[in-house]
Amino acid sequence: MLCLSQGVGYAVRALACLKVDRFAFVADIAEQAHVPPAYLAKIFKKLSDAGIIESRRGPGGGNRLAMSSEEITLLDIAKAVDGPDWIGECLFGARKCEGPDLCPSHVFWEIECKRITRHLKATTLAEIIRMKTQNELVR
Amino acid sequence: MLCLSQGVGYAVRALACLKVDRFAFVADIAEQAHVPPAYLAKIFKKLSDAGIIESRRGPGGGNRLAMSSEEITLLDIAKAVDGPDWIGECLFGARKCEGPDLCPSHVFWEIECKRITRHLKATTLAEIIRMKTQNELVR
DNA sequence: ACATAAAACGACACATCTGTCGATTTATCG
DNA sequence: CGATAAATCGACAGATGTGTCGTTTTATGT
Repeated sequence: MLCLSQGVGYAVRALACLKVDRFAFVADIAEQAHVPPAYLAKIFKKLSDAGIIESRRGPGGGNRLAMSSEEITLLDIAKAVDGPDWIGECLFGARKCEGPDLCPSHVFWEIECKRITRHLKATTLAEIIRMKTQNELVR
Repeated sequence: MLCLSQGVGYAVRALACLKVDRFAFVADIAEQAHVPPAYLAKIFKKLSDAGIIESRRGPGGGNRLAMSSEEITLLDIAKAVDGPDWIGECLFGARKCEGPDLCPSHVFWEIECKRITRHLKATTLAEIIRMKTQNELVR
């Protein structure tokens, strides 16, 4: 299907519940973000490997943002969770699009990819958190 | 991954080898379009169900376009092969995007979906065939 | 009626994504 | 050192997309 993986959405929601200055448990974040706990643990491992969060084991451990939410973009999160091939080179699912020969939408998709990438790069976790708290205040 | 299924790409390539006035075998088209034959048979079934091609069994049978290539759009093909949910309602893989509450890219993705849909609707199979024959002439 | 030719069908295999579970490792604290 | 607490790891299970194979159905021509 034409979209990012479910895991990226989970990651964004979960990261929006994390802080820089406090370690939180996977289980607690999972509950707040409405994400399956055991699955979130796997996603947090990827985010940890990517340097987006810091995970610490043992008592007093947990997970926290490894940097300010202003510095974390949706693009960083998408890459960390879905890997380097998070966006298809070809709109039609081909691993390797052979230009105008095979793909009728090569130029179109190239421009689209840039647009989508630009959007994901321009949107930071901080903005997501602001939108979230704003929505909570309205209620 | 952020793209249509491989099957849609297969379908476009295969359809570009079909004619309105002549029945062709799955095996032959598969070879011309470089698509796994048994898999193409499944895709042709979907295209047949969608009324894009006409499949006839028995000797003298085969597959042909059910209408002019001018009338078949990439959108028709995508819908036929990937089903009604070919494009994700939410960029982040959620089945049901709950607006600004959860999804930070709701408005952005809504506009993108329209743009992509418009492109797929505007591009006909006839254009794909023209591009193909043009490329063959260059060689 | 019969042989033949084509798609249609069902079962299976493999990869990836999603999701769960129990055991293991690592760190802290008493 | 030992108990405890947290992430980490590995195995497994289900769904879907991709792909193969053998059999069945359907239509044609002799």
